[in-house]
This record gives sequence, structure tokens and C-alpha cells, in this order.
Amino acid sequence: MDSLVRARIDEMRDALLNQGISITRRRDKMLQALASNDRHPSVNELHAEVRRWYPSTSLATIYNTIELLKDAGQILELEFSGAANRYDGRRPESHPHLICLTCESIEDMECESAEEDHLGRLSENTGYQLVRQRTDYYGICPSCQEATSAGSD
Amino acid sequence: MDSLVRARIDEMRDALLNQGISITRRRDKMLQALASNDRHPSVNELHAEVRRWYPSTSLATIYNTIELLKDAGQILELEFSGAANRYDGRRPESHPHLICLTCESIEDMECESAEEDHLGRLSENTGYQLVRQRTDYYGICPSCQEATSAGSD
DNA sequence: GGCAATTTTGGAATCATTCCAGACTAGCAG
DNA sequence: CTGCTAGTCTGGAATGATTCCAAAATTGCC
Repeated sequence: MDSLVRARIDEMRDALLNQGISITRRRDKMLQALASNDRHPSVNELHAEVRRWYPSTSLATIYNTIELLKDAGQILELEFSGAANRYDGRRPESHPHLICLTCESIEDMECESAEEDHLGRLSENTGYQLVRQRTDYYGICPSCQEATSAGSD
Repeated sequence: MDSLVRARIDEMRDALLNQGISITRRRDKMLQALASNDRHPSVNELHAEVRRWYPSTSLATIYNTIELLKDAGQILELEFSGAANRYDGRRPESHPHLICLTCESIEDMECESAEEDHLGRLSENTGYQLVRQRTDYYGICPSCQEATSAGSD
């Protein structure tokens, strides 16, 4: 297993332990699923993954664990109204995403800037106590563009 | 009525007419509600407003009109999973918002930069055909901060 | 082994949104 | 004025993600 993945799992685990939350077997599998999946999985995908090891796992447990991780600041939730929410457990801090309107894939956008304490500065300018940010770019991903142009001629 | 509001209504109306969509009385009221409300109303609020004039108006009509406006590029939809979506009919192009986690208010963020053809440039960099962007800042608005500190001492 | 606290389950409840079939309306032709 | 047609609107049912809840299961500890 990738050492970065392992490090990330430990980070999540420690954060939960620090809040007095025990790492049960299901929760452990869920951390693994989150740390090793860069596709920004939905609750259903996480459920399916954990179920591969513990088939009796209920959806409620997945939702419950996500709640714990949110409280611990260890997961980023991308909300959608028409579709299921998606989760980023690899990089829990605010960062921009590229979202394909066709295949619903989501990937992290590499972003040079990320100036230091961006939220802090904006908080001063706006008077808000800002705690997080959401930035998403919506469009058609390269592979869906190909698929479309291939079919059209 | 504010002339900017009136101009915005005409803009939406023309956009719909250009697509062969007629402006019925309910739709007209809805355009007025959207153009004159800067609080980023939810479907329920729009429904209540249109109902003041046409009490038989059903929710489906509101959703339907929103769909028409989205297709015409005349409304910005802010999706949320736990709460109702919110709409910005005054500035349909992508722009950042300040969202209060306590009172759920949403306001436009004035933003100096907005460099020319930002999406176009990012499209080249990423390979995506980007069509819109979502940027939201989440925090506690000034008046909720006051309310909290007032109650705590 | 037994107790107490926590975790998990499964199903019901909630709620925004979508879907749909039938009722309605506006505008036009005769 | 009457009837026709296309488009609009209604009300309620269906959908689906999420939340809630009480009971069952599990865990850690004495």
C-alpha cells in the first residue's frame, strides 16, 4: 500500500482518537476506502466497499462515520442536490475540483496559487468568520469530449 | 421600481422569448420576484411570492420555470444537499457568494479580480470544456457573530 | 462471565425534487 | 361565437438521499 495512503489513514485515525472516538473495524475499513480512493466516492460507493469486508454493514453506519469525520475536520463534503454527495478523504482542506457534467467524475484541480491564509484575509475584508471555501469548475472532461466527437461524425 | 430591476426583468423576458417561450402571468411574477430579491430565494420563497398574486400556483410551476430559466442561462442555481437550493436571478453568471452557516443567509461577494476569460484560460490548462464555476465561502456573518457574543456574557 | 457504554442495524420518517396524467387557457380559424 | 390545438398548470404520486430511532449486537472492563 502506498505510504501516503497509510500516512493519511493514520492521520484520520489519530484525529478520531483525539476526540475520544474508537476505531472499530468498520470505521477502519472506511478510512482505508476514503484514503485510497481519489474518485471522490459517494456514500453508496463507500458502503459497497466496506460491505466487501463486513457484509452486514448498514448505510446508517456510513453516514454516521462521515459525520464523525466531518466533526473532526477529516473529510471534505461536496454537496449536490440532484445527486448523492461526494467525499474527499484524502485532502480534507478546502481545494478546487473539476466536475464533469457528463460522467459525473470529480478530480482535484492542481492549483499553484493557494496564497497563504486566503480565508483569513477574506474574513477581514468581509466581516465574516470564514471557515471553509468551495470552488468547483463544471464542464466536460477530456474523455467525455472524445466520446462525443467520436460519435458525431 | 428600480430601473436596474426592470432592466433585468426585460433581459430575462427577452431571453425566454428568444427560445420561443411565452411569458405567462405566473412566469412574469416569478421574473419580478427573482429580479427584485437579492437574498437568493429558495423555491418555497418564490412560490410564496407568486402565490400572493396567483394563489392557485403550484410548486411544479415554480420548478418548471426555474428549469426554463436555467436552460436560457438566466438564473444561477446554488445546490445544497441538506437544504433547499437557492437561486440568483439578478446575476446569472458565475460569481462568488458568502454563506452564513448559522442563519443561512447568502450574499454576493464583491470581487475585484474576475480576470478576463478565467474559465477559458482554465479550460486550456485542464483540458476540460468549462462552462461555469461555483465559489462559495462559508462562515458566520457579522450579525450572527454579534448575536452570539451578546448572548455569551 | 457479566455489566455498562458504545456501536450498529434496519426500517421508518423526512423532505426537496421530479414525474405525470388530466384539467385548463390562450390564441387562432372558421 | 364556437371549436381546435398547442402549450401551460395543477395536484398528487413517485423518487431518492439523508436523518432518525429503538432495539440488537458488540466492546472494554471489572
